[in-house]
Amino acid sequence: MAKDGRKLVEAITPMDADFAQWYTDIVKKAELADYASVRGCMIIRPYGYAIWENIQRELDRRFKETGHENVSMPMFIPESLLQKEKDHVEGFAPEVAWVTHGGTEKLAERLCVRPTSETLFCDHYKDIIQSWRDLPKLYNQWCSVVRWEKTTRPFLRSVEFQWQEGHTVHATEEEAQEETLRMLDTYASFCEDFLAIPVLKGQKTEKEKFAGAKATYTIEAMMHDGKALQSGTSHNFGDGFAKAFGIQFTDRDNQLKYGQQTSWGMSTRIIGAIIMVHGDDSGLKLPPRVAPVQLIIVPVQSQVQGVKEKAEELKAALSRICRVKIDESDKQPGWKFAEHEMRGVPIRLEVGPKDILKEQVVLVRRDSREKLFVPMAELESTVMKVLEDIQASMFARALELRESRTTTAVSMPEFTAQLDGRQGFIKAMWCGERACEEAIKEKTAATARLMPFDQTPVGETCVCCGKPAKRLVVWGRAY
RNA sequence: CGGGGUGUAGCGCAGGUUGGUAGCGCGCUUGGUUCGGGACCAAGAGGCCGGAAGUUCGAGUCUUCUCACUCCGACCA
Repeated sequence: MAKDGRKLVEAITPMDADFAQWYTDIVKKAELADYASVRGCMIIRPYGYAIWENIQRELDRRFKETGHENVSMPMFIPESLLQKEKDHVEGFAPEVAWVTHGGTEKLAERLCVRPTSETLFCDHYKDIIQSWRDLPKLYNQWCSVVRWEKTTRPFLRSVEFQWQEGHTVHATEEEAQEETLRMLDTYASFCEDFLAIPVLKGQKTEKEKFAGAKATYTIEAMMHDGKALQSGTSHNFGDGFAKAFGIQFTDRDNQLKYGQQTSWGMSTRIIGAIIMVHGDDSGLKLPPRVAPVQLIIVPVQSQVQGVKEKAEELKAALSRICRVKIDESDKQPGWKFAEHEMRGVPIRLEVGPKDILKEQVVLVRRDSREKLFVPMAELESTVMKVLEDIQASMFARALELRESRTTTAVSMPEFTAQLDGRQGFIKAMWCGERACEEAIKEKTAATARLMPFDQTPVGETCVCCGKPAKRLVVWGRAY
């Protein structure tokens, strides 16, 4: 046994001491990711990638349920193609990486490494869409993209990141809008049901919307330190890109019309959200549905006759209902307890000679650390119930945190005071003028996270200028 | 991109002001004893001190330049 608990305490910086360091510690100690030899790029390690695979599997299933198909586009975009849509190129040009040579030969036209693939999809769509019968086109791709970010952090912002990008074309504005909101809902319910992360849904302001979009919708989550993280976006492009790229079709009325487009994406950044919403000073805390290992069996006194065999037997039985592993390493039990807690495994099962005699096992919940003594006969049903309960209570806890850190402000002094105290979301009315949005950012470092769909007003005048308010906005400092 | 901090063994650090050929803890390997909240004993392995140039008989240490990480801002998933 250890002489003291010092090492445990040293392993992870406490959240309250330094949240940023706490985050980095978890990423490294839980072996989610590591730094690569290229600045700002990361290596997603097996445990982190297993989380991503679970996210992919579930999202992909939901995309296909709503009629989407997967494709694969090139990773290079010719400069001329990138430049076809004015706002889009202005938005992304500062952060694209360029390929100028093929082997030793200089290319006639340089190629950018995709920062996003709108232009590639559009270029393809213009060729394959002729008639209303060709619509809608509901494509998605899983890939990585490159944006030459200046400051980077694992998962939250890296030069290259994994994501999925959906790109669709529709015959009418109504259909495109419907699709945009459908996918926003898909993201929202995915976050809430699967990741136990409560999100706010709404629209971005003009200033914050995607380069080239008519409207951008977002889901925003609150991290444990009260800061916001944009967790998924869905854009309605209208016919802006279609006009720039010539995506036209003949409609039922024999009129030539432009396609109405959408795009939507979610990235590995969401793993950062899982860490920062659920984690604690002992490490990662994974919601059962996304956890690569849902239950870890720790045999105690495994040198004693029958313990290993019992552990194997339990694993076989539990494998039918959840993702289970046995820790058979020759570490001390106490070491294993701490290790799997740090890695966020939802349930630990301890089984030793005493348990075998009593025909029971010990279950310990990662979320509440509650210890349950469960008769072998009831194990499977109990595990299923506990997994569901952990999932639900993690969501409830995250929601409670967000609610407790969401306030309203009707004046700037009030706004500033609240943000300087306990950081969180602030609901405040806004006149709709960009000048006010910028003034608030200047004074408080808070940005307009979104204009929530729930527009229940908290006042009548703009929190900044005092003129009549047009919209309710949720403000916050963001990652 | 502006301002600060840090680069020495896998990880965390000492050594640096006073230049002399590298040390501690954890981890790792092997053997043994252990095992219900990060065990113990013994014997080992592992580093041209982020990189380059310079000063010097001699550089982890001094000078210059670079690169990376990190925090705080500005910009973005």
